[in-house]
Amino acid sequence: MGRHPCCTKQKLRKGLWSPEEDEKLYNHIIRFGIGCWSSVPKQAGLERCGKSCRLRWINYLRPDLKRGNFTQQEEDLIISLHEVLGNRWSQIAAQLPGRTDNEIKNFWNSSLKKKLKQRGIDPITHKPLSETGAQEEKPKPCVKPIFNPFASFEYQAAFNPVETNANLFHQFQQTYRPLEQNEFMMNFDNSFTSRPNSVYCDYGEALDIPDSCGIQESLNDGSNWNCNIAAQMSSVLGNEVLNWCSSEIKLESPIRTEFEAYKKRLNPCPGLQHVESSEEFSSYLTTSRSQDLSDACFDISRGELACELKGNFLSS
DNA sequence: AAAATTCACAACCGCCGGCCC
DNA sequence: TGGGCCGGCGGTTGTGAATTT
Repeated sequence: MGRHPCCTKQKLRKGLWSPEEDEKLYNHIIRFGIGCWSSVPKQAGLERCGKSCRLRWINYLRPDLKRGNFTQQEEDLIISLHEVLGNRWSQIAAQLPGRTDNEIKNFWNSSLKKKLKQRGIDPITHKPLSETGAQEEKPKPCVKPIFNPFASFEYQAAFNPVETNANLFHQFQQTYRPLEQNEFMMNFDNSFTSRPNSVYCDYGEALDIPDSCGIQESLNDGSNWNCNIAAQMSSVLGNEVLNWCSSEIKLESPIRTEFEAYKKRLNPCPGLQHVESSEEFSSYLTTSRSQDLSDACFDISRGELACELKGNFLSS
């Protein structure tokens, strides 16, 4: 097994990414999609190794990332999944759309581990510390009541995916909610119409995003690139809120069936696709730690991007 | 107010398995 | 079949912000 040539090269940049680098990488991926990561730096004009580019895209620039704090539901889900899967962060991340394995790993190491210890639970075995023989940390006095994630799982000998996915289902209910009055949907001809009433649209049924666009290939968390691309688009295009569907969101079958039924109930218009609020992407742009990816950073113009999307995603 | 410490998280490192030639 | 390349993954480190002393 040879080492990555990129790792042995000396002149490549390391450390935090600058806004300029982000811009280059972002624009490159948006324009050309993801092909061979090792060739991305050269093509995008970056002095980084392909691996670094891949990581930056997956963990930070990807438009379908959910930003902000973990919700209580996500927290519970991570703890439950960790009990079953251990440190298999990528598999855990696959159950949390919009979250990366790195993000979950960091959250676990910096926060959840501590929380569990304070509750007298061994974060490795998920058993009471008294049982495992480990030193139990004295719980600090807390002002806020502590939510016990195990309350609903204690009775289960093993992890129950149906039960856990109920949380996810709730999230999807939120995602697949009917559009609000001031929201817009995108028509097949790329025009926009506001929503007079709660009609669902579902591009996911009509559009089969081809693998050849290359973008989905690198996503290891099962989430769909097109899921929030519209949110990202709307950020670029203005304030129009586009809702897109991720028709391939991976759900365990029991919940998927329920989800499909739910979708059907809400979707009398199967040729059109649900739209997601742009809030998440907007907030991620503004809460970026190492940089502020304002819309102005990126040179994809409104018309250009619409064209890109038409070309890349509408062709099959 | 400044220094020290803690925390959160972005990024890197190195191993592994799959694929291709 | 074996070597080289690549992407995926989990562990670890580095860095800047926040908090404490």
